[in-house]
Amino acid sequence: MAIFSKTCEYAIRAVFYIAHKTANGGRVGIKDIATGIVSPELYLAKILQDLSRKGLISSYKGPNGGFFIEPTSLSKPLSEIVEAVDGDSLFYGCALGLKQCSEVNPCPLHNDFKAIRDKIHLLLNTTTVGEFNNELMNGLFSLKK
Amino acid sequence: MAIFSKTCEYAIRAVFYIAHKTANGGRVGIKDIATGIVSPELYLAKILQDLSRKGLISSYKGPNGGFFIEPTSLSKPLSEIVEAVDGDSLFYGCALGLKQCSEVNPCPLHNDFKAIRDKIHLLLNTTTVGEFNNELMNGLFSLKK
DNA sequence: ATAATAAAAGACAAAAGTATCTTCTATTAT
DNA sequence: ATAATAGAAGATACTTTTGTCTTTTATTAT
Repeated sequence: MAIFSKTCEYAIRAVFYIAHKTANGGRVGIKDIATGIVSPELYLAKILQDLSRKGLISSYKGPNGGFFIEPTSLSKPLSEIVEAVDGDSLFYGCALGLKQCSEVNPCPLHNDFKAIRDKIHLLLNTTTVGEFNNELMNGLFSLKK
Repeated sequence: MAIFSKTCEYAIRAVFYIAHKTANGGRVGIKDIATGIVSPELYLAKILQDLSRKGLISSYKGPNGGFFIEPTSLSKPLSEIVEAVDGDSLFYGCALGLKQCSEVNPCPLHNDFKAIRDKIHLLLNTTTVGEFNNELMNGLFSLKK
């Protein structure tokens, strides 16, 4: 099992792609994004529509339309993308899937995994959508399979 | 998304259950285990058969048969259970699902997630199958939903 | 207005994960 | 030997995730 669902992997990669492509204005079409991150175009379209509906990215219809990210949205934390797609069980759920697991009724792994979850949460809370734009433009980071 | 698959959650909980029930000898039947951890009996049976085939737990047929864990196996790390069921992508895979992601061709999250993965790996490597037996026998930890 | 471009939406399909059912085989107390 | 108990195994079914197809709607350059 991976940390994120495939849907979430596509979502994060697409958001990074859109961010660095439209940081200086303009829009980027779905075909461009799908090629840029190597993902199934029509499936990705659904994911981006969902993120757009939730206000995490923006879109513009018509000729020269496409997706983009508002400059102010570049500072949003990645945790919002993850939570929108995969929910918050990665941040708050019990590792052993126990609904009743808590401080007063812990599973054996409760304390150790709480520490891990907190680290993941902190990392995604402090990583922003636009923070890798320079490296992505310079080709220092990869978004392709 | 949870950290482990449902199959893996059942596996870990069952192994903990078997461990503390058979630490002083004896065997525990599938019905007992399924009730004890609240899981679908027939599905759990398949999971335990698989773990048994892989030598992570032991079983004994016939009347008074059932599953048990060799005393020497109580010190095995939990990572072996996880790896047997969910594979090793939690320990080594790229957070964004990129096959080519590596030190020389990193995804934007590569370094930060490597640290997280290492923490998870270390935790599961240093947590043993039998390490919660006392607390489980005293009811200090829960394995039920 | 029209044509071109692009997103939105709903239906559908394939694959993987989760769960169940039935039958068979092995073991052992009696 | 037989009955009881328990694991092994194969087939089947349900659910969720992942992916595709087709049609519709919105926008704007011309």
